[in-house]
Amino acid sequence: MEHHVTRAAEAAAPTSSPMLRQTNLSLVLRHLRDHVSRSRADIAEATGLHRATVSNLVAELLERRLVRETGIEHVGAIGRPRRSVALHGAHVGALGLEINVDYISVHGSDLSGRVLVERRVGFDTMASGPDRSLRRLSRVAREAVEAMKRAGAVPAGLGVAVPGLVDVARGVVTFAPNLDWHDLPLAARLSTALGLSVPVMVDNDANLAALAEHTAGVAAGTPHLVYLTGEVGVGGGIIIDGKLLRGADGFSGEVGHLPVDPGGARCGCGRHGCWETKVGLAALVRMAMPEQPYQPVTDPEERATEIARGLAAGDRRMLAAVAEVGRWLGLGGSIVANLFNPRVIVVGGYFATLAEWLLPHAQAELERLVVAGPAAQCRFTASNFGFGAASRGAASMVINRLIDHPTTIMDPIPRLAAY
Amino acid sequence: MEHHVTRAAEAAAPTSSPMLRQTNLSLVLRHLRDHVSRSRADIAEATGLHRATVSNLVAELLERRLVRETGIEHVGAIGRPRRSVALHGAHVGALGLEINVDYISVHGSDLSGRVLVERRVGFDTMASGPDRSLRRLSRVAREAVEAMKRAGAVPAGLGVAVPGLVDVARGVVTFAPNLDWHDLPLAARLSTALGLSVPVMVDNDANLAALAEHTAGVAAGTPHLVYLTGEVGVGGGIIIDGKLLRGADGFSGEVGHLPVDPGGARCGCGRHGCWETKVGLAALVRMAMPEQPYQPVTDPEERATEIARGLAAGDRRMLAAVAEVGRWLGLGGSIVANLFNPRVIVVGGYFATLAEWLLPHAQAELERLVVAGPAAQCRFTASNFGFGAASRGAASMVINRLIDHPTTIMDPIPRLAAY
DNA sequence: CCTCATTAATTGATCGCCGAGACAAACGAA
DNA sequence: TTCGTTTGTCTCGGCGATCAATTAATGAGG
Repeated sequence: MEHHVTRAAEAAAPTSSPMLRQTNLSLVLRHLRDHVSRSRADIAEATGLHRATVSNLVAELLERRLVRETGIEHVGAIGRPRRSVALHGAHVGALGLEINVDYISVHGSDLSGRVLVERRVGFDTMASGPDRSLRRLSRVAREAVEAMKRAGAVPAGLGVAVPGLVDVARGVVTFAPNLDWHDLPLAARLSTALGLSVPVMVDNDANLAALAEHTAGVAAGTPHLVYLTGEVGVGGGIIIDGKLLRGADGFSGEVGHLPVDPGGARCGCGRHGCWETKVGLAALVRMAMPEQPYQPVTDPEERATEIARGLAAGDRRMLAAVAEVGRWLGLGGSIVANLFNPRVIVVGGYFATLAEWLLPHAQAELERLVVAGPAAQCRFTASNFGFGAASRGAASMVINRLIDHPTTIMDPIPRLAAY
Repeated sequence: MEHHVTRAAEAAAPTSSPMLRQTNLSLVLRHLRDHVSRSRADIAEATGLHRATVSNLVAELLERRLVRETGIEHVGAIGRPRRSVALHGAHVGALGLEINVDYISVHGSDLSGRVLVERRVGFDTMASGPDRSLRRLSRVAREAVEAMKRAGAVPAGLGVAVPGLVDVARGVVTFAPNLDWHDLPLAARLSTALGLSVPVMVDNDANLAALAEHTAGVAAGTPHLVYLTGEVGVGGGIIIDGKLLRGADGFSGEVGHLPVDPGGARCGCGRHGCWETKVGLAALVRMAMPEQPYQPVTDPEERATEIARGLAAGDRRMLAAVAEVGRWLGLGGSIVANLFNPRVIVVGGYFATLAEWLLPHAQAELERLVVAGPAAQCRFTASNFGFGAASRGAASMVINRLIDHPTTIMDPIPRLAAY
């Protein structure tokens, strides 16, 4: 069994004619992803390629069944009516998994974004240990693959989101404290367990959630954004110029333990005044409902909705607690905004659940602390993917790979004779 | 007079054959910049291009006089000896300027990095106002251009470093508090004043200092680095994947006013506990020599060397002050390291002057606070460009543009018949 | 001293891709 | 029905990279 562990992206600067071809195929695919359905002439104008070239490229994409003609547009305009094309690829799928502290989440879609599988199962990862967790994850993945095949789509890749430090190039989870995983070669083991001959890619959950928001979420198309996970811990995913920021060792976006209050309370990590101790779910629960201390096993989503009910009912102590957390959220957000200058900061997890009450305070504090002032337009926005953003982003990662390397992945060309 | 104000980088996705050609020319040039002198065969192997292709590309670069043959290497090895080529371009120059609070700095070099002009003149920018400052800047630039021409190099572009927020795409200084400049169209006005038909590029001083370190400094070749200016204020320049991070509005890297101590002293910006109030030169002077309060007009370099003398002599109060500043430097550095995960943090300005005493404390604090621990290898390093890093980076920016667009800039091909 | 093996660089042939312009197709307007 | 307009296809030429063969320049060995 050959392992298809994806190596580093290695920018693939087009040096030869075939590479140029691939770049242009990608260019057309990307345009179709971002604009749903356009005619060849539209694509030509938008990309700067010649009409003949676009026709040629689209023809190849049609043959590869990555694109389909959606019909003839009778808009009543003068001239020959345009024949629109759109992403097709109903036969190719992308599977995204997320394994987290207390659940495993799956998201499967085809190339055009149609959702084929969506599922979330409870699972106590830490208590199960790496081996049992891997078996469970494999089973969930296998079931999802079967379901996708039944829907007519064969997965072209598998993405996995993990809450921890990931060596993306080798597909190894270096350290995931909340899962108690150390140096686990997740990509290789999952690839073996599934027996699939498709690439397996692993990345940090916040990174992938950011990717999901960038691809299809509230910040779709925004080239500069930061995503913040809001659970017991707080993680960050950063997108710069439309690409994920990974840093020298793949450890970028570690916002949870930013020292925001050196004289503050002791954090679980041993340091003092970490941002998590101010804006983590445990901190909010401690302030908002001190009589009910936070239990690690509790589902964060459940706890968040409980607090939301209290807030809606006008509980003064809860409102004060949320205002306090909101201010700290804004302070941390200002750090991020001053360093990265993103257009939006998308907040997920419990931040999204309580956005209505949290974000006004956070936004005000952010604007007070951003150096560039109103010139740097940065706003907090709540994700509406809820707790499923990471698995969605894992699927997006697969689709991106497909779009960036349409030939390498879809070779050999499906023979039309078979139909 | 046509204004050559450089627009946004616009990634130049190579879509056509000429673009492919340009990409490969750049590829060869970049390799020669990074490896001084290699044979065609070496270049072919390193770039993955075919030997014949490299020969062809090198031939064109020779004709354009961007490259020269350095001679035949008789290394005693078997086989035909290699004929090395290296960057030449002695006839093309790059001019970098920096205008700061109390000086104007110039750095002129040719394509191969040979320094042709290096100069620093005192100038009180704030007191002079924008118009007189521009006239002074133009005169310095004009003199430098003349000096370069005498040395046989015609500037192919002009880069300007400014301590403030810069709209890079339009070449406008949005806001430079320390110069009291607002919305000044620096590129256009300088272009007019000089009457040169070459591009004028403007960027933030910390950005360009970072670029200088990345191109030729202590962090040469490191694709992920952060530069910190150490003066009265503290600025940051960030390089990700070998490229400058500019953010959505060009306001990234604003580290000076990171809120590191919400309960701390009031900063000049009106907020409390900004990083500058902990590690700015004024803060150090206040702690190290309280009987001699910091004067804004004093040359920072002079003050720094004064303190260095005291430290070398073992002044206990100064040592304690530097230790305190070093710890805060490490704390702020950990924020940067946790978010960007750079390989090195290069410190300039007075941080570099006092590196010997500052950095050990900073490094220890950094390592204590970085989440990824030893897995994320990030170390503080002192710049050895001193206070001239930004102008050097401005020149690098011009050279980078030349290397990235060898045809567009050097057209038409210099006729050999003219010699 | 001459030949051979070895590595470097060039030359000519070939293939692949994009771009230009002619051409066919499919409409609305008059 | 004819004309103008827009869309898409087709063919050809140009350009650029690869490939194979050739020339160039050396050291090793008999």
